[in-house]
Amino acid sequence: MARSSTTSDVFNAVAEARRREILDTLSAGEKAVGTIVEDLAMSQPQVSKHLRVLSEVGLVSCRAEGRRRLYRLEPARLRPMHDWLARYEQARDERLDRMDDYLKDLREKENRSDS
Amino acid sequence: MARSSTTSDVFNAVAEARRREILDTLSAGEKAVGTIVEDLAMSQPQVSKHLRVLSEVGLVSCRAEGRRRLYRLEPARLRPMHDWLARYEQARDERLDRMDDYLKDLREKENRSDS
DNA sequence: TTGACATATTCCGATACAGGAATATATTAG
DNA sequence: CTAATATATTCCTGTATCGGAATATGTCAA
Repeated sequence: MARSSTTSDVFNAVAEARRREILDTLSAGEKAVGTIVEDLAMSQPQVSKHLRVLSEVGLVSCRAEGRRRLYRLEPARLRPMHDWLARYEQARDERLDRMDDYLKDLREKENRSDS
Repeated sequence: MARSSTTSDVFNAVAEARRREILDTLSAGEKAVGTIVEDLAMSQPQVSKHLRVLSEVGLVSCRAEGRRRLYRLEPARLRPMHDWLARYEQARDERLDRMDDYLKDLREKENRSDS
């Protein structure tokens, strides 16, 4: 086996820097494939392939306009990542809280020894 | 080439579900390798290998205690992911704002036609 | 020192990915 | 209908994994 399939979950889809670049450029708004190719200086097939992966996990949606295909960001699909990360944000905050308590204790001890 | 090295950035390190499980179990506090092996029912070499990857991107730190090695979560290293995600949180909020504006407009038009 | 325990590393096979090149499939224009 | 444009797909190669098994390293205990 290798890494779990890139098409199966958002974490893997976003792990690739090129795909993050595509999402970044789409955050400015809907764009055609050719526009992304120009903006990011990637080959057209690569862009199409990455868009396919992003599409399969729902991070982008697509709409046809003539012979163009306009891709749009679906930020709501980042929610699993956000939720997962949120737990660690809290862990970080708790550590900061503990640090606060520690500093407070230090100050109180100082005050007691001062008086 | 394949995907950019898993050892080089946090996004790739976290893309693997097994490694997220390890981080999850470490969020309860410092744990020895053997404890992780029991808790997650993974093989000891796999745990050690995943810990190595996590260690190389700084997501965990290690401290020796006798013949044990205690690993600890370093949640601050998730910051790059958090920062990247934050931009999309804003995009989502902006979409909600636009929705708000749209609904406000609707109400105002209704009010004008009512009077 | 010898042996038991805890962890890390190496070797292996299978898989799956990225990226390039070539090609296929629309869709519009003339 | 034919050519041109826009995008998607397929074929290929090299490489980077993951996971298992075996082994190496390190540390304590008697």
